[in-house]
Amino acid sequence: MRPEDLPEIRHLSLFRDMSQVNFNALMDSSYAQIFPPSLDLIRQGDLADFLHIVLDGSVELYASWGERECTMAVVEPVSTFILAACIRDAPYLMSARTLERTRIILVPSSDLRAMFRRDTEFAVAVINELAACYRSVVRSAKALKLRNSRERVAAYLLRQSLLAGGVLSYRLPVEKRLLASYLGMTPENLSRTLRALEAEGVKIDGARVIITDRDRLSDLARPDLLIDGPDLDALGAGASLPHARRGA
Amino acid sequence: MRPEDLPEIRHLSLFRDMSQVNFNALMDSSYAQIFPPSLDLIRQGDLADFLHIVLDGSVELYASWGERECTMAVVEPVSTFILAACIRDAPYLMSARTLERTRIILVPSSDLRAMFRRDTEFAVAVINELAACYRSVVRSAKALKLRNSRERVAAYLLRQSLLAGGVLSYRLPVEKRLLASYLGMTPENLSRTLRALEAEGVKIDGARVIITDRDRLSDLARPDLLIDGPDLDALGAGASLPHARRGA
DNA sequence: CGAGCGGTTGAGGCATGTCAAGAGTTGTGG
DNA sequence: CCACAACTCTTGACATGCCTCAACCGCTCG
Repeated sequence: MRPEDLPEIRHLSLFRDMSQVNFNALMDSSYAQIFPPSLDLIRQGDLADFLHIVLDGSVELYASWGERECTMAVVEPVSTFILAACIRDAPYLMSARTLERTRIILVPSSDLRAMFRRDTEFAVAVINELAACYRSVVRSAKALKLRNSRERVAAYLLRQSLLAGGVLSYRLPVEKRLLASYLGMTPENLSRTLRALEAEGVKIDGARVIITDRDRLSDLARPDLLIDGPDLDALGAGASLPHARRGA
Repeated sequence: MRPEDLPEIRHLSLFRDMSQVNFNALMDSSYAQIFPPSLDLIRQGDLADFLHIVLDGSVELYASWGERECTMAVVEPVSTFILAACIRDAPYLMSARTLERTRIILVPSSDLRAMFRRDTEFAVAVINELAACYRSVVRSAKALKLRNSRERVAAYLLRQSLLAGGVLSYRLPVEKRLLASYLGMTPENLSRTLRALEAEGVKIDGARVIITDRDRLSDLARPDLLIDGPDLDALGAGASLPHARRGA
């Protein structure tokens, strides 16, 4: 592992408050690795051996059932994923693959489990991280059950605009095909919905999003703090805010 | 609080391993209360003041957005809910209402947060509980995105049969209207789907479920350990297994 | 250059939601 | 105790949201 990576990891909320000695010990048993794009890192059902920390690149978490498959989240630097499976020493519920060339730190899950028994601050950090992750999935489940696809798309577009600092124009952080899966719809349906939304205050040009009437779009999306934020945990959230917490 | 309740709470995985002194301290600051049916206990958006423990009765967790509303989970004795919100000292993401006359223990969330800094075993228990809750919601999100409503209903019916000990006949633990909302469909659609499933190995008579051809039903539902269990956290799971962990 | 892939668009079909009506059940108050 | 209201559940008719299949464009990359 490169020494210059350590400070970045250390700044993660998960590791920020633990003692330096314990942090070093944890990092000593860990190692970094670089993966090419589209590589499967984790297959759902496998046992959780390592906590993963994304340093560079991005990782898609997806789930499959029979032939069907859907994107659950995208993890961007610098953040961790599959913490929960590591803690419970249980099989992964989701698979993971790189979306691009990606550098990842692997922390053995047994060391992780031993560590939060030794370091209270770390245990508290894990508790906070897990609680945040839990709330994130609940939000996502609420969005799926309470909003139709049009409203989900509109809310996503608005949210991305806010995350980018309230700008009226930005580029989609992921491919539309993946976004469609994340939002629980087919690529065709997303394409059509984006087209239809041009009458509702937003213009789409390739990956470029231009919000032409924020109020109008808001009327449709009816953004809600208890679904859309303010926590930073949805797809693409980490792009603009370094050190944002992400799914696990 | 009745003294005879304490052992039952003490046996919850959340409190099982903490020191007796600390358990007593936590219980001293808590109190029990009895609520009539259909009473709103928690409104989403409110600040999380208390961890709730259901001793008797049952509680529905639901979410709303504008006029729309959906059931997220049902909590049955003896288990806790809204742990995550307490820990993050954040607004509830879900509302809660009693389904019947229900006895509940209220643990002040500030005491809770103080306690896991003092008691490592309790911290570890909280970590495990949260990780389990997280995984439970992920399963539920997977079911929603990967299965259609027919498959969800079939999987639910099979799962309930297993939870009841593999019996071929049992009664639905909740009203169909609520079940429909939990499964992400309308009551009308659930009614029709149950009817249609009679050609697929299950007979429905009121609240009574009779599985006539388990294999056939399994072929349709294709139950999956990474969606349907083996953790006990879905709707109605607690009914047959005392001390099962439930949503938070 | 040609294959492969992402994205778009159209046509058509199925799944699911909406609205409405009626049967059965439960709970309540006179 | 009965009558009524309210509610669940069911069923039918209908509307529509979303998916499927297919074709096509443009781009990228071997």
